[in-house]
Amino acid sequence: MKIEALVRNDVWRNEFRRALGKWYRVHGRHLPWRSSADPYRVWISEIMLQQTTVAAVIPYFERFISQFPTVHELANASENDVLRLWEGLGYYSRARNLHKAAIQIVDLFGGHFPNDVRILQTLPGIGRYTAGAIASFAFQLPAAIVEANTLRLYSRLIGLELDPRSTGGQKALWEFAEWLVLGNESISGINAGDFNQALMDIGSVICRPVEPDCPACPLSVFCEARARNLQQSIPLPKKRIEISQVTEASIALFHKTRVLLRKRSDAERWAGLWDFVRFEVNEKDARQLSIPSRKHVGQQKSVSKSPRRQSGYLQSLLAFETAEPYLQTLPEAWTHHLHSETGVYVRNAEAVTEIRHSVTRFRIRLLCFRAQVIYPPEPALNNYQWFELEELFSLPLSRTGRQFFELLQGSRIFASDDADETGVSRNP
DNA sequence: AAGTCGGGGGT
DNA sequence: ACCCCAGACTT
Repeated sequence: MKIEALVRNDVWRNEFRRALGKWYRVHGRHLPWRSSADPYRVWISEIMLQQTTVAAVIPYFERFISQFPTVHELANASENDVLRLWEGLGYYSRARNLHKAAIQIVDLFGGHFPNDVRILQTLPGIGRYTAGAIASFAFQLPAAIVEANTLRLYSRLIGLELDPRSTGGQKALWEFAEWLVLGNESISGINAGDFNQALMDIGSVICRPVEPDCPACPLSVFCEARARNLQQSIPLPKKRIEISQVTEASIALFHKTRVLLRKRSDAERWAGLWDFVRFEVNEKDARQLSIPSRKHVGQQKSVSKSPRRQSGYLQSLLAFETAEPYLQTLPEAWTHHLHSETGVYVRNAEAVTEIRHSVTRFRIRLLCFRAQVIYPPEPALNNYQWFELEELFSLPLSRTGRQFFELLQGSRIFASDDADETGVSRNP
């Protein structure tokens, strides 16, 4: 049935609602943020869940709520502390917008959440989906939602052959979603919030991207894709993006016991997070250096998957502490960059490790070094700042920054090297 | 309409 | 390798 015909078919809609409500009462998922309709908790969970899997969010949600139980604690927190709790979850602008929105909710709305989708969308980080989610989950208003799960489910239900991410596809999906949720309560037996949750659960558990479990689906008789056996080809896949290889260097500069960090600006990746000196390098310079690779250290292949690749970590630490030839002369281009960027000259550069990681469309080889500052001792160029190493426990770092820091913690070679001009002293 | 922004997990 | 994930925001 075409969507134009569908949105006028009240009989279809009522039967659909009954089937969905019946299924949800038995099969609905139990998730931490579903135990309460507190708009604050709904909001936190929805922001965390943007482009992030349920399993990844759960521990972050628990920690965040216990640290900031209400919007007031969040509004009064520092951005650093908010980002520190967000560290590892990614898309850090979410955390910064969350903090800004908390301040607005306190200042503009007296700490009370607006219960209107239009007003909700004026808050930073809240778009059409999140506004609908808060309105329906927290206030039981008949607001529509379209996100990853429902996008797939609705696309199949209406047999959408347009790209569901295109303007036209989005229009059709939102129109269908609005029609579906409007005035449903007395028929499905569940409120608008549970109604939307039920749709997401079906999308997540049954109407999966590949191999949807149509035989188990309470909505299969309502499904246009199923009727035409198109459930594998609807929705149209996203067009894949091209990956670029990049090589970067990250250098922990020490003066006595302190290390030099910079808070990354709004205009770059990891905005608001702190990082060591870091810059892109060319492949030719990188090839001349000998760097302990965490992947190739040691003989055993056994890398325990959980909880945090212990063997690989310990092995690289061991190799680092016992390695001799890792004292390096940095390429001239690097020392030049270091000086113009921070104002310092360095000595005793040592390769610490190589980290490989992916960020958005980049595949990055990160070469991590440590060096000592010889002149001048305390620069203050370009937003750089000196910290005791221990202070990094409470500063928000990127994932790779945290990994690097943990290696520096474990090695502590510079600890007693303050006035030693002859070279690196290694503690036995 | 297209690009940008993370990081983890699953296959 | 590749795909996916309770999207929002900028250009």
